[in-house]
Amino acid sequence: MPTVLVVDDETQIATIARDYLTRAGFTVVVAGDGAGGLEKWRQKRPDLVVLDLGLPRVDGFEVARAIRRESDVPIIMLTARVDETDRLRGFEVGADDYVTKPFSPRELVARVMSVLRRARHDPSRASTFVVADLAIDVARVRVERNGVAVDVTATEFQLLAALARYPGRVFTRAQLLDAVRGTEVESFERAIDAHVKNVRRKLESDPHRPRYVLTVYGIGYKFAES
Amino acid sequence: MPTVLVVDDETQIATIARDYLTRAGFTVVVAGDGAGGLEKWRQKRPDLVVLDLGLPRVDGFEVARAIRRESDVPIIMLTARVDETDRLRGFEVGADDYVTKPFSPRELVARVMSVLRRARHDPSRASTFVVADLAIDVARVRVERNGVAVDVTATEFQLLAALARYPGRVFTRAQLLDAVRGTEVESFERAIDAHVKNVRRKLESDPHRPRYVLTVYGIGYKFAES
DNA sequence: TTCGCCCTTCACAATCTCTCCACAATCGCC
DNA sequence: GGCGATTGTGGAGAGATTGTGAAGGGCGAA
Repeated sequence: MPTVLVVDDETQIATIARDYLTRAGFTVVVAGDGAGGLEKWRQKRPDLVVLDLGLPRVDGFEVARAIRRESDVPIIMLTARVDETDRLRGFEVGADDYVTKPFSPRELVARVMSVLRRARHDPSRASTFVVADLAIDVARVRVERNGVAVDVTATEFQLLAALARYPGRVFTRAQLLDAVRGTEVESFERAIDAHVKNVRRKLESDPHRPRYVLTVYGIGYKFAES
Repeated sequence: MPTVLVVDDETQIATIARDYLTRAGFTVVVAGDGAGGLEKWRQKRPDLVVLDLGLPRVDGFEVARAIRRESDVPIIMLTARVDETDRLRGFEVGADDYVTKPFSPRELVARVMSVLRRARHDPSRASTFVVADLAIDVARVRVERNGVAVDVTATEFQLLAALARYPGRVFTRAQLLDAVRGTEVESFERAIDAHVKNVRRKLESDPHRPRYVLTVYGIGYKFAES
């Protein structure tokens, strides 16, 4: 079940969108302004973003551009205007689809599903997300630090990607084993420690003072926040 | 059956075009303005675009330029004027053919077929793509290395084409089986290894140090980047 | 039918990783 | 500061993954 982030300052519209999307089986996160949207985006890493153009202070274009700097996540724009230039600007920024207000909730749900389907089947879509000074490209199974490729194994990559996808969130070793090996295989939890060791050795300038993968004593590991 | 996108704000003309093209065996998508045209273009990735020059707000030239930034798809311009400058501007933008209104529907169909035929046989067109020193012709199922044809089987070709279309992207054996066999047939994933072996034997100067099809240990294969 | 090509599968060797161990270092709590 | 619990770490063997030659069988052409 994919997660959708809805960014709209009109509570009524946001609520309707949330209700319908939730009923359609999505996990929905709502933000009321641009800054909050960006924050939620970083926290939750949703699979799709519904973005109102007419946000107060930081407008939708700004938010879209900021998101595009870090990810190629599908974006659907909401606009009250029927202005053509808005639509074109939106596509320039990299929006995937448009819905003009007022819209029927069903239409929104339909667009969301359609865009998600398209995105899933489009291998030309970029698949990189950026955290700290790392660029993590899931499709290429590649990590770059400040533009320099770092050579990691498949397991190390999956571990790093799982952590870096949600900076600040703490994962237990069991969760990380799941992410790395799939839920079926069970093995020694401290195997994760060994992988963390290797990731640090390859990634950190000073492995004894890690900047990316941090230890949470008594629980597990997390990726450093912003 | 190729897909044709018709962009025209005059519903009557668009409808006639759709009817005739559909009857000629094409799948037809219609848009009523420039922004909608771009949107549909991104959604459907048609094989050809019929574009009215005199669109309201965002004119045909703009749309053509936007499309050309992303693709080499054949474009046929519709124009009410017989003005030479328009035709010249159109060709500058990269239009493939011109039809002046009023036109007979049969003429439009004829032009569409002609342009498609030309495009199919034009090796500079998207049917062939070049990666590293390989030229891969999807329409003819042919591979050339430095201009010299390399004899590969259909399966080997599909495998190579699937990988080479997105250099650097890592594919699992399951994905490659899909690309080669279609999603239904399931078989031993290591059959892919055998095909990789054969592709390397035929393509690589030194099969033990492959330059094109590279192994990604623990995941699958990728085509070498840049 | 026979022939030839191609795809699949098998088996074994070569290679690369992951896991696990043992001990050292560190942390948190009293 | 002391002590038990938790984590860091180097290294080695087990285990998984891939390379590869060869055999079997399906399918279309002659």
